[in-house]
Amino acid sequence: MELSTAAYVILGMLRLGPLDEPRHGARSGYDIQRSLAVSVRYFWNLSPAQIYPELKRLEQAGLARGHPAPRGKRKRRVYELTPAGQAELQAWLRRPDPAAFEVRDLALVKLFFADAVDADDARQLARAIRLRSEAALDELRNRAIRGAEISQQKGDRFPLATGALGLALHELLVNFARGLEEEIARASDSAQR
Amino acid sequence: MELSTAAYVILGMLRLGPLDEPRHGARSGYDIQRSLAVSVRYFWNLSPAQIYPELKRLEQAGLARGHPAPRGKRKRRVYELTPAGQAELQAWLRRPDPAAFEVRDLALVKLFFADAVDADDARQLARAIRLRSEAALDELRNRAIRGAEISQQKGDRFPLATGALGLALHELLVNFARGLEEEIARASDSAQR
DNA sequence: CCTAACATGTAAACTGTTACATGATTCC
DNA sequence: GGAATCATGTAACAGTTTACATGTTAGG
Repeated sequence: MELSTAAYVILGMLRLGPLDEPRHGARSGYDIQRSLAVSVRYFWNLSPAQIYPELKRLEQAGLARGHPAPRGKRKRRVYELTPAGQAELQAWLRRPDPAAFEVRDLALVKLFFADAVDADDARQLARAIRLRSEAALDELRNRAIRGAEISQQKGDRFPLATGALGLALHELLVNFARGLEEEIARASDSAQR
Repeated sequence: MELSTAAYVILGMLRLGPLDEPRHGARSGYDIQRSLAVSVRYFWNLSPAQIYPELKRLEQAGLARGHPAPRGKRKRRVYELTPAGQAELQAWLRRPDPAAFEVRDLALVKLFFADAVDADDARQLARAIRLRSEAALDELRNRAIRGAEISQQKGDRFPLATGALGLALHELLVNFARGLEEEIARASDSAQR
């Protein structure tokens, strides 16, 4: 059985259950969106247009079970893992398939080419990277880490571990950019005299 | 004038010139592929299928100039920046458009979900991340850093700076994964007694 | 009452990769 | 002679995002 990455991510989120409730269990497509937005999306993002059709496919494949669960008059459908879904998730986690660590960042591309502009403009590029990661740190602390702490209380430790990696990554970027800003300022200063 | 990201990456590479020659200047699509593979591809990758059509478009837009430059009977076309191309590159570098730092990595996704499997399997996931980054460090040192040092001799300092960031990133990943492996081993040890 | 967030989706567009095709040259 | 690399591309496919459509409910 070969599933898309989106399918495995959704299986994993179904297993974790809603972040803001103290028990594991069923969740809607929207719940999954919200949880992704403060956790896995830092390593793999899914759009709503991928989530809803995939939930249906998982249900048809017998890996998830859906129930109608309207809130008031608003229709809503919640899903939970089946034993087959749990087994499929575990098989995927244990399967050693090659995975690349890929970064996609235009700001770093610009920095790579920064010799084409003068020192002031280059410093702005480094500064933009620093400001962005400082904002990311704020957001991570307020959202990803809080959610992961709740998961940990439910016995899931790895969300917090990966959250810590996110923090460390952006701290590294802040320090890198700050160092570069200072170096550029020093170099253009000494070039001026 | 609105160009694709691929276009700007190619303009930037045209400006840098071939890595292995001591002067700036014209380069073929293949040269660009090779240089990308040891530099910008760590932040933004392009496939050959994007490079060749884009070079033609850049030529038609007057941003690059192409000349036939066959090697023996093998046909080949080299390109160089026009003044308009240089200006467009600089305008892009100075334009403060929002850029996200995006990571895509299935291994980290698996780690996030690692509570679904037992300690041994979870440790394997951390180990896979460590081994992969150790290999990446080797490759970066042997290829990206060497190329960046040549660029620096030609007066371009930022390729080396971004190369250093790549090293720091993977060193962080190695340390993170190693710490996690030890923690998992300790935890499952103490759970066993 | 109005706005923001909740909630579920679909169609079309876009981006990007894979696989393939072709042929020359260099190195073992 | 055969393999690897040089060199240039195209067509088909896969993956993803954007924009839209639709209606509900809670809060100011």
